Amino acid sequence: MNLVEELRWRGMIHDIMPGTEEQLAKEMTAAYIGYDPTSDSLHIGNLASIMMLVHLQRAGHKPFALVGGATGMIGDPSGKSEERVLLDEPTLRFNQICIQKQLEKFLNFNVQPNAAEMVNNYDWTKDFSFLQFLRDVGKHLTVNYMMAKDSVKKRMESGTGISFTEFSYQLVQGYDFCWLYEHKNVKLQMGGSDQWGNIVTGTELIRRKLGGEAFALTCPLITKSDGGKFGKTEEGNIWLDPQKTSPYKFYQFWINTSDEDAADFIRKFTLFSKEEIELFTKQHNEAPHLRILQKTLAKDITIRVHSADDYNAALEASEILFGKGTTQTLKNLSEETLLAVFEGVPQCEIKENAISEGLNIVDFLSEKTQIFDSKGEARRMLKEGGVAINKEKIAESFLVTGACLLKGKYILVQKGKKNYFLVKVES
RNA sequence: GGGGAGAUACCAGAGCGGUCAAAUGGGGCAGACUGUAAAUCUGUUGGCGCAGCCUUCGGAGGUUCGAAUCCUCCUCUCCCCA
Repeated sequence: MNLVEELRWRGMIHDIMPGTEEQLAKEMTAAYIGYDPTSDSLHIGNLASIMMLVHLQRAGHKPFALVGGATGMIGDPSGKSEERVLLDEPTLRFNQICIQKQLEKFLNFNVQPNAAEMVNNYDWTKDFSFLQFLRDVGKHLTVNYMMAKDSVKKRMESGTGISFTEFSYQLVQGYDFCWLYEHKNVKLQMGGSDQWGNIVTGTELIRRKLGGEAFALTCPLITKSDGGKFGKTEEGNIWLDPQKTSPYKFYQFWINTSDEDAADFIRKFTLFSKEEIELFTKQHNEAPHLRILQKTLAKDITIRVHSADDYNAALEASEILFGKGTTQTLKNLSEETLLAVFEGVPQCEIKENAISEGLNIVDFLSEKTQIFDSKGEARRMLKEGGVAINKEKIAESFLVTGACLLKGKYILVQKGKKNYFLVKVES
């Protein structure tokens, strides 16, 4: 199966420039995707495009991961309704290093002849003078052309307008493609569908400036069946950085996807073959309560993004928290397991003397541990039966005492069905 | 430059002198049902010492026993004419 066919059945093609498939069939083709260092970690929204590079390499082509040290300094107007605040340079450089490290995990940099390469557009942009840029790059495209781009048009129509800086973004990105075409023989740029306009500016620039032919391929924006934004939870993005999103939370995110989404995500985010996925889907439909799709999906991604150990820990924690575990099994856990299992669970601390005489549950949940923002909220949820201590539902009259402690110093608080907190009691 | 409309809780959007902590819808959260799913139903959605009190309706003043509601000024947004 060739790359385009592969991506197509996975639902990962949104737009493809005519001739792209022929180019890929003709020879080993180098392609790139860019990542701007707008944050110190990639999030799962970036995962789809990373997978495109992975598929590319598996199909025998050569992937380039570009870190946007330069473009990140400008700000991409695509999909943004308002001008963005510029990040300062130390932050950008720091983010750039973090993102680079994360990208390295997914690609093979040693296989010949199509080893992956990492490039940074800052390298070929930093010494490019403004005047030179205007003469060498700006001259090839009309402002009319640039203004016709959706990303620009939208901002021109909105009240907020667009700065010259962000307006120029497509030129900088377009030039990247041009540079890579010229120096690295990169003939294809891929990315999310929101990047189509920028990518086409690149192919256009290559055509006019170098007389060359280059191609574009984008994948659709990942969506959820219920219309919600993919990859966001109440607490924010799901990050690839385990410091920002613990492997446990990461695993939980995938486990919680709906049936409909799981069938879609497993195609896009794992490397299972068509036959395997069809089998999983069949098994899932026969016994939906086993949630084979979610489990397979969560396992595969967690292992690939984090590690097998992280997966096992997340799985164990999940089984204790969501399985048939009772207060008794909790009490029987060794302190070591307890801590290991709850590593990814939010934790807070409380002084032992606060509970020695019995502490009102409302104060415990709000003032002392901040598990709830206010006492009113804590009371409300207690009334609704949404709070459990050590897996036992409790009422508003409950008193927190030494008898609640696991291993003499831990209390497991459950807010609603899925949110756990580990409270450490310090003497 | 002239004329008009508006700014209300997370969002949308009622309220137009007391009965307004503010209708309704969406979203969020929780409960039931389940499969840690979806759909559905129910409850809840400013704070607190919670049958009471405190702080909220763009900002600052004022009228009034009493204002989200009336007046003045300010800030911002939108629309129409030039």
